[in-house]
Amino acid sequence: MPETAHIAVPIALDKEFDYSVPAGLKIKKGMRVLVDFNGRKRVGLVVDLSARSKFKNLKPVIEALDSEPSLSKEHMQFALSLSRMYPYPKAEFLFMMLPSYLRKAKKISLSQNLPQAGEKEKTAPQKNLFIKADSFLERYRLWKPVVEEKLKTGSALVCFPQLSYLEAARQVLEKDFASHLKVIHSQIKEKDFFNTWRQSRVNSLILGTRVSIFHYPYDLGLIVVEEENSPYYFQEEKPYHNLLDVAFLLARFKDSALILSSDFPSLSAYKLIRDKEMILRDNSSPGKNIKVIGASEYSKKKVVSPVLIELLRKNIQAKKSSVVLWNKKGFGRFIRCSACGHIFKCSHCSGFLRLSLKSSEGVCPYCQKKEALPKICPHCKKGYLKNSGWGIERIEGILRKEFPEAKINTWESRGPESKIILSTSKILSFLYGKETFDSGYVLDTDHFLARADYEAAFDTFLYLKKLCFFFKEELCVFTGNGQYYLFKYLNKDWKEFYEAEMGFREKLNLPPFGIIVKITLRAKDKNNLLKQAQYLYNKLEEKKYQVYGPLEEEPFKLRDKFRYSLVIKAPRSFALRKAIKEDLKKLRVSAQMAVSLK
DNA sequence: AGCACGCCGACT
DNA sequence: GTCGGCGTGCTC
Repeated sequence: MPETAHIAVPIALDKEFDYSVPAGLKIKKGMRVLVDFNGRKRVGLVVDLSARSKFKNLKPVIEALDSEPSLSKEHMQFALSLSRMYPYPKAEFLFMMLPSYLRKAKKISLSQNLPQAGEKEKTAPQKNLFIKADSFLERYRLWKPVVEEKLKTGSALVCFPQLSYLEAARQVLEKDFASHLKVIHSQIKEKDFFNTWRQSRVNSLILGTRVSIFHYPYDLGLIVVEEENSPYYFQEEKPYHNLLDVAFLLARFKDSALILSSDFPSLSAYKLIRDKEMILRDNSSPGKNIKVIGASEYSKKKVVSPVLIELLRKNIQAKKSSVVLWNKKGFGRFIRCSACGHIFKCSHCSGFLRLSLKSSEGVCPYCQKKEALPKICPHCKKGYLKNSGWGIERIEGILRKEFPEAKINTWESRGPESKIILSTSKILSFLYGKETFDSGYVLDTDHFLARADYEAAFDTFLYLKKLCFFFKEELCVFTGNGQYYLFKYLNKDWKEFYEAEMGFREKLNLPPFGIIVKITLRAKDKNNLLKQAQYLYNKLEEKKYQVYGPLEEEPFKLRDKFRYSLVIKAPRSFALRKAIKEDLKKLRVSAQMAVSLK
């Protein structure tokens, strides 16, 4: 007769706590219980039961919150594996698998019982598949038969990177799978989420965002990750994780088929394809050529260049539609004194204030705080304040003046009659294939490339290639760096760029070859923070890690706290990952373990 | 992660 | 004097 329950509580502690089980209280593994933890009532999860405990004076379990287990033994093993992969405790992952409704001390009665987790039949491990095709509709056509097949005996889960994308896809899938379809994402209200969760434990087709992977059905037979290359699959909050890591792990746990699907693979996925660990089914088209307009043809200083004006004029005359792409919202980007050139900064962050056209106040892009602005510059006491910098609305204004007769719209206000449409990269969150335009003009390619990290070139490649699908005639990109290696590969077979990128990543031991661990330190006192960052740098170097930094984070100051980061570069090894985790724990820092697959 | 305890500096 | 900052340690 078990008298001790080993209980996980949702705190950042890699530990379970023992509680005594009062006589008569029915408790099973996987049940939620109410316990007194450190003087407060908390929901805990029974991870194990035994006759005795190493500890004396155990507190008793207050009550059982479930009549049957909420989580299975498999969930426990899954959470354990996740906690080994990431520097976060098992308990945190376990609680992620519970709908938030069950993370609270809600008693669940017998009538609300879940369908029990039957042992899933063991099947042969399946080869993972990568489906490469231009549009969602085309890819869906390719993976739909697999979903149909799997629903005969079990469930399928399809993940989407963003809600807008999920909603668009749902409209398509509803026609084919109405009776099986369930939608899971974090915007759903707690009670509705719980109800959907209960109803989707078996024989369901779940469409979900990143969180849905933690709410997989018991009889899962297929995982599809749509738009596999999306950065949204990496959660930049605790517990940091990458959906692709989790999907691979889950597929192995469940012997499920795994399909990654997108227009272009991420580099991690490409490595798996190259290493023959995944099969590539390439149904993509060679794609149209992207026209590169270099510095010799337009002045770098001019955002709206004469070349662009001429191209747009030609399109208007031919009654064709053009999309002008500029990835910065609003009208201006900063506020500057007309006389001395002083730029107004947020008093809590290192960001430039932006002029709010509605309230004529300065707004910080990082903390969103508003600040009243003086009429005259307080520095030189002469100049007036000027709304400067290029946001997409300023470009819109210039084009309106240039083409008063043409119908010019923002992406939101576009219609079939629009001749010039101004858009940020949000055009990409709409399903390609439903709407196309004649020509596109990317004015800020250099801003994408200027990002000071190793992924800038690859991300820019994906951005331009994705954009390309929206245009029937041409996509033109303006750049002052026409010699940059990215442009050499833009119109060649996609694999050539991938191979070039892989070569340089391998040489420098960057992902997907090595792993990168980023540690961000924050404090109000800049000098003290720098000292601490340098101290940590030395400590890590003593432990023979390859460390870089301290580097200033962007923004350097956020909500009154300065931020420095250290980066550890290490070979892709499970043991090393664990060692880093342990060392960081000893040094009392929590880190972000970034980018990995498998 | 919270939260309590305890040691130092600054200030109604 | 004491209020409150945050370093340290503990949770069955």
